[in-house]
Amino acid sequence: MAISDRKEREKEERRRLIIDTATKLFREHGFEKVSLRNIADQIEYSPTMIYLYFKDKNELLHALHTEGFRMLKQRFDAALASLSDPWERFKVLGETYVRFGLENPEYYELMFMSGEPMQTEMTEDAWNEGLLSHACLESEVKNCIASGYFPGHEFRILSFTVWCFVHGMVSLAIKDRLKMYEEEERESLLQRTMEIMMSFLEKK
Amino acid sequence: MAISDRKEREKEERRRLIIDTATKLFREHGFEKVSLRNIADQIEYSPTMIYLYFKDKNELLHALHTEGFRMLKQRFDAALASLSDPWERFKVLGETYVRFGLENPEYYELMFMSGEPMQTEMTEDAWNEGLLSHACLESEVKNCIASGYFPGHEFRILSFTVWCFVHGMVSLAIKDRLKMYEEEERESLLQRTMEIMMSFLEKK
DNA sequence: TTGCAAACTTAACACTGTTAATTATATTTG
DNA sequence: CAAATATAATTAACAGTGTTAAGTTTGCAA
Repeated sequence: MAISDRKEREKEERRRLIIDTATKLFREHGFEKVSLRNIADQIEYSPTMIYLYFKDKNELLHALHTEGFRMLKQRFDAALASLSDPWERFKVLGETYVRFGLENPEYYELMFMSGEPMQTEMTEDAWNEGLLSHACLESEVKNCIASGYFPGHEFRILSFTVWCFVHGMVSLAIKDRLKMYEEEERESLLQRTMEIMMSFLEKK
Repeated sequence: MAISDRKEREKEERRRLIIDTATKLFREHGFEKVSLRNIADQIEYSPTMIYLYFKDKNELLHALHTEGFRMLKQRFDAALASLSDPWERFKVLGETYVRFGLENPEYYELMFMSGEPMQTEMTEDAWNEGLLSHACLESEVKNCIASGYFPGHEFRILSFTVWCFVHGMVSLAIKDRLKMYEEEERESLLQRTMEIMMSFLEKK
């Protein structure tokens, strides 16, 4: 049945069109511009057409959410590809995470701060992309421990500790909570804070 | 002019009525239930009446925001009142912050994660309540340094470092990002992570 | 060619924040 | 006291949101 195959393919294509358009609006005009009607306008379909491809808006947002985690994982892989020293890899992983967050605030918000895409059915592989990035962190921490770093600490708790730290830094920054620091000072604040944190961790 | 005084007073009373009702809906049914029409229904006024007391919804949210910081500061003062040891005070401050966030997720979100109340005119004393809590943290860190803790570190950067950490922990928790950890395990994870962080800081 | 099923649209509902025009209520003035 | 005026609150409306149900068009199969 080549004919139903084609239909399947076309359906998948339109699904991608929706996601890509949403992504585009997302990147260009920020979170709030991603309304079903905006997307529909852009692709010249009726708003309700989207419901034939996504159960509701959350499910669409969840697709963007997944997209974001794919991007993050890609950055991780690219950054770590040429590095072998565990501590070096650990440090670069953290820096990559922070840079991704600061450079893609909309994605970061959707991935780690928004409540909406989380209340979709989180069964099956829906949450897998996220787990992959998390596993990435735990793996690097494990490597560090295997090389003598963080003596006497569990990799799971330690991973979570550094996640809390970098997430806190990124989310405060992108949500404009650094107004008590001078504007020009902020970048160096983030930089130096990162170094401080690393120095605390490095002490054995 | 006692008559215009009374008017002033009544106006202030109605302003408070709006804030209190918003707070109530906020606490009872969460963030999303705070719509101008919901508030208006509750106090049996028309929705547009609110605009006579607040420029727009952001300004109202900002009032709740301020309310939240007042609550937090109060908790800080209550928790620290009987403590004198700098390190003890520092630890309790952190624990109080985390507990406040976990117990008042709606307030915490508004105060530290939401973008809306921040885009009001942040001149004058509008942002003061927030600064007060921040100053509280910096003051305790300063005290620790004065007592020999954190040798060789600036209080500003160190304060920010621990803020990042606790904020990251709270915000990940209340935004349901701990699904990769077993449900029963989560509370002890937060507890132990807090301890780990403190132990890292304590090492001189 | 008719029947059917999939794809899509139109219309509507119940919300949201917000503005302009209008009415009712007080207070001040002639 | 009566008329003019300022204040307070309301109604109606606009433009936007997500979502559902009903209707329409389209293309494939019997």
